[in-house]
Amino acid sequence: MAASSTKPRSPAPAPAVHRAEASADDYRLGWFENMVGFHLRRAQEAAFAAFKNRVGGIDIRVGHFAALVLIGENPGINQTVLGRAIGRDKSSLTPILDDLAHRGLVVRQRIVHDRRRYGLTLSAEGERMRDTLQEHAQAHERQLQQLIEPECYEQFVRTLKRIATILPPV
Amino acid sequence: MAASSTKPRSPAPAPAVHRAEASADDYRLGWFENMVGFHLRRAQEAAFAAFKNRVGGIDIRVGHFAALVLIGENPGINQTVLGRAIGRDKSSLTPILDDLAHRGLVVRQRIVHDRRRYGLTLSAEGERMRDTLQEHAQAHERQLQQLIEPECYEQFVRTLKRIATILPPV
DNA sequence: TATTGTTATACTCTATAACTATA
DNA sequence: TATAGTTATAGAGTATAACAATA
Repeated sequence: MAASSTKPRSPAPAPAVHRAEASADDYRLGWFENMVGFHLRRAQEAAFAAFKNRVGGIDIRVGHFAALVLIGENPGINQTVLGRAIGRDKSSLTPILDDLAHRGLVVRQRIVHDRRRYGLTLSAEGERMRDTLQEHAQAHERQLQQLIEPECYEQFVRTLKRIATILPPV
Repeated sequence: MAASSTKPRSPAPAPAVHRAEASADDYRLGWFENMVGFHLRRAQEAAFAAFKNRVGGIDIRVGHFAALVLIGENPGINQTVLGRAIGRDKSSLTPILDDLAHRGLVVRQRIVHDRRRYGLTLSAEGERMRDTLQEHAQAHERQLQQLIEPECYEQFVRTLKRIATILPPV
């Protein structure tokens, strides 16, 4: 999660992964106590922080990792579709892909019969990087799964998917 | 960064609530398919976007709403403890409380025997605002709950809490 | 005209560090 | 010295709109 390229870190401190601790029990959540939305947010933040800490030694970010995995899974995918898969606008992907391509992890290749698009694939080094990161992610995932009662795991993931996909935009 | 050109791009767009749609099923999630972390993130983003849309007509943000609820629940709480409750650094709360106080929703009162602290309470108007927002939040919550099988609800929330509180920082 | 990807730009959120004033 | 809150600042992350190239 360090900078994608070497960058002078002037007066700035190391951007440590931070998680504000709510250790002391000197407040009441009250109405939030059983709110799904509230705890969904807290859980996501905790999981995200834990993952960032885990891969903290590797100079790559979560969004970059997601791109590596999905390109590996969908070789030849273009940036617009990749954006949909990650849930980000295509313009947000440009700097990510720029970086990954610049580091030789991803290959962008113009598609012959539609020269507007790039087909994205992983280089051999990109595959190695993805594999390394996947090992970390797998360990992280095991850690998460330990917090879920085994008989509830399937249902838990299914519920998350349902929320992500069919929650109406209101 | 190089602002070499003279042509001004367009000025500020309206900060609309956006959710990139992943409608077309023209990609495979592959390895992410059953990852808790991945879907936790997507679910949280969807829920957050839905909530923002719901209260979109009211000039207040999620962090502000959280502050209102928690101050209402813990009258006299100070900013540092409030920050722990929300999971944010105290410095992040200063502008939020500035705004809420400026709008007459929250009252900051120096504590007599420790003049470093403020005791935070809701004004009558703050309570009204909180109540209005809570109605929206309650509707949002009902919507979320409809996506959870009723017999799994308790367990679902419990799991989220467990992830948020006892996930080791690695 | 529509689409892909890029660029310019702006904005939200949040943390860190240094600071003031208290304790 | 330690703590509560503020200020200044940095920077990650991401969107929107306009654009060029191509369809």
